[in-house]
Amino acid sequence: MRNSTLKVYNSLTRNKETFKPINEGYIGMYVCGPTVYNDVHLGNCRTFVSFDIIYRYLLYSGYKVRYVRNITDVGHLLDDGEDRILKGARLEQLEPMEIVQKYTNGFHKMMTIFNTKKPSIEPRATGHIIEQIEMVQDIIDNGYGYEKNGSVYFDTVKFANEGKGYGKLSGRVIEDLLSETRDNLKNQSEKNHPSDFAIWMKAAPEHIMKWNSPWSVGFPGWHLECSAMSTKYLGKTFDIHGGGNDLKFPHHENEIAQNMGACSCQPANYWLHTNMLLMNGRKMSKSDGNTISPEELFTGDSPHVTKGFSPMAVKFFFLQSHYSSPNDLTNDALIAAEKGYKRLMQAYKTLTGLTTAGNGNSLDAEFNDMMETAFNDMDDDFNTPKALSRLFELVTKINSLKEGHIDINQLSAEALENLKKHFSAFLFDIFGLLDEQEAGGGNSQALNGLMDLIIDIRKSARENKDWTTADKIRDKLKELSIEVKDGKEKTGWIIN
RNA sequence: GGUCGCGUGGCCGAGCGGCUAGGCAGAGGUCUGCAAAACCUUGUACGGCGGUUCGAAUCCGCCCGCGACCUCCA
Repeated sequence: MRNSTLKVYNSLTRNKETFKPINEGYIGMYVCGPTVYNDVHLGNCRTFVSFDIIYRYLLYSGYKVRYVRNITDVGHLLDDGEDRILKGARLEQLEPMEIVQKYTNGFHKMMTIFNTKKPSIEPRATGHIIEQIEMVQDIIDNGYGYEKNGSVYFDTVKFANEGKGYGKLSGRVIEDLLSETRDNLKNQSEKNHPSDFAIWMKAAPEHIMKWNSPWSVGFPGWHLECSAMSTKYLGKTFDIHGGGNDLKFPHHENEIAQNMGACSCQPANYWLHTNMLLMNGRKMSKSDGNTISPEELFTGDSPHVTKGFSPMAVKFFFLQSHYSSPNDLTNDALIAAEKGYKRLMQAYKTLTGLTTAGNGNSLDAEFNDMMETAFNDMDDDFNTPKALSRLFELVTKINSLKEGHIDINQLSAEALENLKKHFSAFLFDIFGLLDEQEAGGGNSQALNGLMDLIIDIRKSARENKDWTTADKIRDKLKELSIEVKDGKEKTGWIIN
């Protein structure tokens, strides 16, 4: 366990706070997962990659983490009131559960492509109808819910008037909400007040996904599933709740209200919100064409990019910005990220090949400090861009060691091992990057042997000043996307 | 209109009262058969206008621009 202080920005208090888990050494973390009615959006990928890195860093720091990320498969309605899942089913002429399965599979595949760790528990809303019905009953019993024609609504006015803090997370002021009453009186509504929200909805006869309940045959409100499932798996109050900042209101605000209404307890001590992914400075929007899917990004099949970018290049691009800042996706930025990613991975390979006679240790402190600083950056609200900048300072040092500009023998064997260990931990354990050259190479055993042979032949040619042969080998390899790099000592190669 | 947040060099993006962020691109150099890679050196900055302060990209006010959200039934 790293004995350092972790600080996180808490959306609830709008302050960076020292993180203290409820139970020392253990962390409960809930993140709102996707509604599986469509292919996963690139912006969602950024959010889940961000929380994956948070999860990984907490694990690396020595915590036992229970990471719960749900699958929303019912209740998330569209503006027109249609259930997103049912709309998907209607459009594709599939069973609702086929839609759910299809897009859950797609989501999982994408999470694997981005090399994220699986959550500890991935509960589905439809698998927790009973828990949700029980929670609705608790809310009614405590006086915060009322039934109208088979639907049940949460009484936000009563909740707010008791000073329970409705609107605290999102900055909404209940007085403002109350003042809107007059404008809304003309609307036909079962709700006592416009800011009230449904926690159970009576289903229309033709509605497919519906369950029996004390109030009607119906289905749970969208916000309820997260309250019910986080309570079930993490307890009434747990440590971290995460999600995209577009969920702050109403979803997270209502979640807090539901938990408070059901058991008078705050669901989470720390609320973490990721910011939006933009493209070319504007929000991604299907309606005006300013959007790109992960697949299009990988293949380059989009007018917004000049070429395809590998998943790890994209992930590296995400890492270069803080999770709570907006991130602007542009072709130029992706090209820059791709090159940066390759340089980082190449430096790691260089590092693994370094050895030291270890007869000095004057560099030990400097290298250890640089590595330590990177960890401190992660402790400061998971500042991946800052940590990355530290890693790149080390990249320069590593290359200087290789080139002999810095005397590696001034680094003790222990310090070098330490550097290798921690650099690797950062790249693979914490950031969850993959070496795509290795992964893509597949049968790297044979490939490496083959390349050794080819480079040896070229070396002989060069020694004989047979530049024609040497350049032919180099050019042919380049056509195969293999780049030869002549170093001082020996010749290396990478697959581009 | 309301709530929350953002505007940093050619591009992306950290920093958030005094100290070089970093990546990519650019310039000069080292190395090299040539090239690439690598290494060294280096320029360019904090939307605008005021204010607070010994000192502001960093705090405050106003303005301009941008983003998210503003709750099924609406």
